[in-house]
Amino acid sequence: MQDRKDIQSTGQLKLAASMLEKAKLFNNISKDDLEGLLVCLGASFRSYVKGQYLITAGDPIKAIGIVLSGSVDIIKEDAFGRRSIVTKIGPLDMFGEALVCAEIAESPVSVQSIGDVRVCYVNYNKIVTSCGSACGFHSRLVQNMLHILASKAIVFNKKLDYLLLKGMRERVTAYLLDQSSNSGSLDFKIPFNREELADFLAVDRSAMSRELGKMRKEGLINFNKSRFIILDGKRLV
Amino acid sequence: MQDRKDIQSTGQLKLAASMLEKAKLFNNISKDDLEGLLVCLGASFRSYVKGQYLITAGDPIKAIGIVLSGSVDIIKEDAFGRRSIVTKIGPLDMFGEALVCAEIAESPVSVQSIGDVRVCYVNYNKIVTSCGSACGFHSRLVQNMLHILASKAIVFNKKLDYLLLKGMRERVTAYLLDQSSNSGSLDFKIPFNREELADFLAVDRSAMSRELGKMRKEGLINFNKSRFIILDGKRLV
DNA sequence: AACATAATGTTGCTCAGGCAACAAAATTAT
DNA sequence: ATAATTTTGTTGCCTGAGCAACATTATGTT
Repeated sequence: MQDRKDIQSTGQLKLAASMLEKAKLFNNISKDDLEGLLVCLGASFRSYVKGQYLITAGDPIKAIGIVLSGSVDIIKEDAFGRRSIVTKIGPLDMFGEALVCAEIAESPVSVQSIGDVRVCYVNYNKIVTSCGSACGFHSRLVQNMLHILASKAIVFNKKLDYLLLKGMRERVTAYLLDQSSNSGSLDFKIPFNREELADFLAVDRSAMSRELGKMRKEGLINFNKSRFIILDGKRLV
Repeated sequence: MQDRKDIQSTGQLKLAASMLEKAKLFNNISKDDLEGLLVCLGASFRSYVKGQYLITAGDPIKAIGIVLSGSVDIIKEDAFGRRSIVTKIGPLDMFGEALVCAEIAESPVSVQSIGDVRVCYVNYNKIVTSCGSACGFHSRLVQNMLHILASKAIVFNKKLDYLLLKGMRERVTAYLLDQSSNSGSLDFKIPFNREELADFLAVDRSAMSRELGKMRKEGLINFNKSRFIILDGKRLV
């Protein structure tokens, strides 16, 4: 966060604008306008290598991050290192926006890069404060921001759904059915490996592995690596 | 939700305005201005008796609710009736705002009155859409809305904290320490009875009762009814 | 006061699943 | 190719906590 670099070349800016065009924050804002807007928002860019902490729990939060390439995990770690993945943030998703909007001084979560990651940081105050003549997009930005924040709350809600289920079988089933429904197919890939999935569902990896094995034996599902196939949706519910 | 009544008397409006003055949504808006603003937002009012469902999971969501008096629980119920309290909404708090902002058609949660409750409903579109001359508060409203939404996300995050803890003891301890810290005293009241607290922490009531008893025997805490005292904070952590 | 109803506490049984420790397979590095 | 490392699967043990059933204490109602 500290040694973030400011925009240097217009080339870099052009490139960023074309990538960010599809970001939800910039919904309904054209690529051409976006270049100027990025300058107005004080956009800066930074790269991280695999496994690096973008934010460590307790850090002050100054800016909103938008992932340009790669993915980061939002994670919680308790006093003695048990870690849980709150959610995974992929390209064009944002992180930190709830914290800055709610004026939370210290981050309650850590953010860690999964692979190599490139991030664009923008200044929250510049989003919500109109900057006068040149830049008439703030109303649009704020609308988008509202939508994004609300959607995040809904995602958290979804996560709560999983954690409120009492059993391993129920949690795994609920997750797989959701993934299937999201992908629109009974044959789908999940964005986690076993360890990560266990962290996400807040269960023990080996116990989960055991349960997945059982479910395969029962002919409910099939899987290999991160690809899953739901064989018997009826019995699964 | 259906037979909600519109504003009838200016007396009622005056009363509502004076109550709503302190609502976070109307932060930095004076009581005088608020009366007109409420009309502009299409405010309507409705009362509910104890235990009534304001919203049932699956209902369409049309408006944002602000609790005037009493409290409501936001609850999740799974297929076979296991219920969990997501959060409790007290006077001047809002509910439904994330759903309407994120344009979620069907509510994933139910809302139930705890005692008798009086609610003010306002129209989301009227909040974010500027209505021309008379009413210059939309920018202020939207700012407040951003802050509220973000804060809700943080609350959810806090709730996740509890559910991610693996043990009964840890969950109860974390909750009590938070409550103590919020109230700024080692001697505090919690907003739940035992059944509700168990629902909130997603644990079994009797098992929780057992654990609370143990903790009392160990001299860590004391309690009666909803009043708790932390006796030995050091050992508790 | 007497009764009904709700809230809280107690206890034994049972088992799901966390933990640990290891095996096998797959991926990456040398 | 070989070694090193990561990822995934397997298994036994043991305990924490869900469940059920009941006792006790508050609270509210007539």
